[in-house]
Amino acid sequence: MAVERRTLIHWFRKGLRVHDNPALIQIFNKAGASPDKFSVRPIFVLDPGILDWMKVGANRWRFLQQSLLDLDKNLKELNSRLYIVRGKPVDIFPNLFDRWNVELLTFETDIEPYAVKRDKAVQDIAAAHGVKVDTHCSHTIYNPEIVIAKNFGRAPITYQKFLSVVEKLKLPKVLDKPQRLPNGVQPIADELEMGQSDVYECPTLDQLVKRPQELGINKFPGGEREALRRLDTSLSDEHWVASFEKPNTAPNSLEPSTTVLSPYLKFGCLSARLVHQRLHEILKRHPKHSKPPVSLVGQLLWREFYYTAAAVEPNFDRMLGNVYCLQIPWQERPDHLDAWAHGRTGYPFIDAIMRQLRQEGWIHHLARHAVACFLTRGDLWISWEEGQRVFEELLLDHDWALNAGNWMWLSASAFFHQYFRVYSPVAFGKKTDRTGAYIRKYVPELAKYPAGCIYEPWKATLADQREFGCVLGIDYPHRIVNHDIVHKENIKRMSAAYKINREVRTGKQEDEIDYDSSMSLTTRQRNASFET
DNA sequence: CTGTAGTTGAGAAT
DNA sequence: ATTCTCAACTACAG
Repeated sequence: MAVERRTLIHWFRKGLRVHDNPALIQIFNKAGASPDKFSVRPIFVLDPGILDWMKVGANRWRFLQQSLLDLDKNLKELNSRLYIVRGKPVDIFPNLFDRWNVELLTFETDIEPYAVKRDKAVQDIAAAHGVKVDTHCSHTIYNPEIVIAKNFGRAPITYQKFLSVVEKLKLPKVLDKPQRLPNGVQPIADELEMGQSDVYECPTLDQLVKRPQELGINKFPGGEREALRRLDTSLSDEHWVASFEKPNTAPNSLEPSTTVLSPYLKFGCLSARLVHQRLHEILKRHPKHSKPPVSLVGQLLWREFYYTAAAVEPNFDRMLGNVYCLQIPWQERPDHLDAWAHGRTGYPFIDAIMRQLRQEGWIHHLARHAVACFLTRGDLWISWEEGQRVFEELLLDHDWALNAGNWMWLSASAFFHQYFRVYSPVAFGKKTDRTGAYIRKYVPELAKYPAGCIYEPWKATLADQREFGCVLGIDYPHRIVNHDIVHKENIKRMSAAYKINREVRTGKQEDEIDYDSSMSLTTRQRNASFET
């Protein structure tokens, strides 16, 4: 009787692709070289418990479900398949290691604090079971650890500094997909006996989506296939690629003015390293091309910038105890927060963006700027953490490091400090959509308002409102704040908060600091408890 | 210490 | 389309 094969596991988490996947290639190569000795098992661990508590909206679950289905298909073309293992990683791995006779586990590293903790626990379990573990950094172009080491142990906190560090680093080699396995899928004895051949199937949509009524249109389907198709389409116009400058793209065009590769990069359906290589090839042919931070390469490097900063701060998604983050006395306004989150602020441009987000799961980067500024330092004076939570639920491309980093940026809590530059919820959108077509699409109750007042419906007389079929206070809300007034007050509040933070940082005596002009007592006390 | 730059402000003046 | 003013931030280079 033949000796039972030993199993090599690749654990997919992010990185839901077969191209440029070093941890996957490792086990394929090892098994391909000795097919009689090894079985390959690519797994994805699905914890049914997280469906109840994780802040993931229906559109995001659908994207994941489609990505898993596509990954299974791509693995089948390589004579393998995807095994979905249901349970918590710390519960299922001891079992798998024993039953599958596992020799090696590989996975892609992840800097998110919960992932770091989870991976450490699994590595300990593997060690206890005599299973070797190999990890690879392939979610980002540069390894955050190396960038930090080259910057003398600290993450760069300006983009220019970050650029100067990574420009000296070697680029990783981009890998093709693995060779087909010679033997195909190997059943394991105990599964055949137990008749459980279907327990590892991909989840169906209704297994993941608990509230299907929240599903919007499926404008950006998940999966590696779609990601690579979208990449090809985006790069097909080389002049567009070479001259791309983010600030010159419209936040409110009816079709995206940018690539929308972000959801695919987030899940790793698309390799950032591959995108970078493809861009580089194109730019070589176009000597006069745009450059970071505004170019397409620059966009990839922003992602790297935030990943690097987040990698060394477990509190990156919070104000308190976060080394990068300014302490600002935000206020709680659940009614305003709810109006913002559901597109009912009474500012048509803001509401259109928030409704597009809820329906489609993606909005332009500058649209994110407009609504983030509005929620925080611009108008509502609500904590960026609240906005972060809403984006986490709704954005297909939600990525822990990028979301937190950008919220800190927009709220002038970190990385960006020119808090007196405030986006106008009226003027900003007009620059790229004078007629308000975008508002008409996403806030249809205002569709009959003329261009002259669609950004400011409160300027229409009651008679006009009736004529346009949308009366404020009945068919569409009154604006919840007056931007012209509150944004000036908020600049003063920011100025006071910066002053306090400066004094705390430079070690001014506690009793000399005039907290009351800026910071509430509760915020001060919470800060104090963190500093000790 | 000083000067300057900083992915993407608004509004007015030229 | 570019340039200035508004009021004034931080990080970094020199």
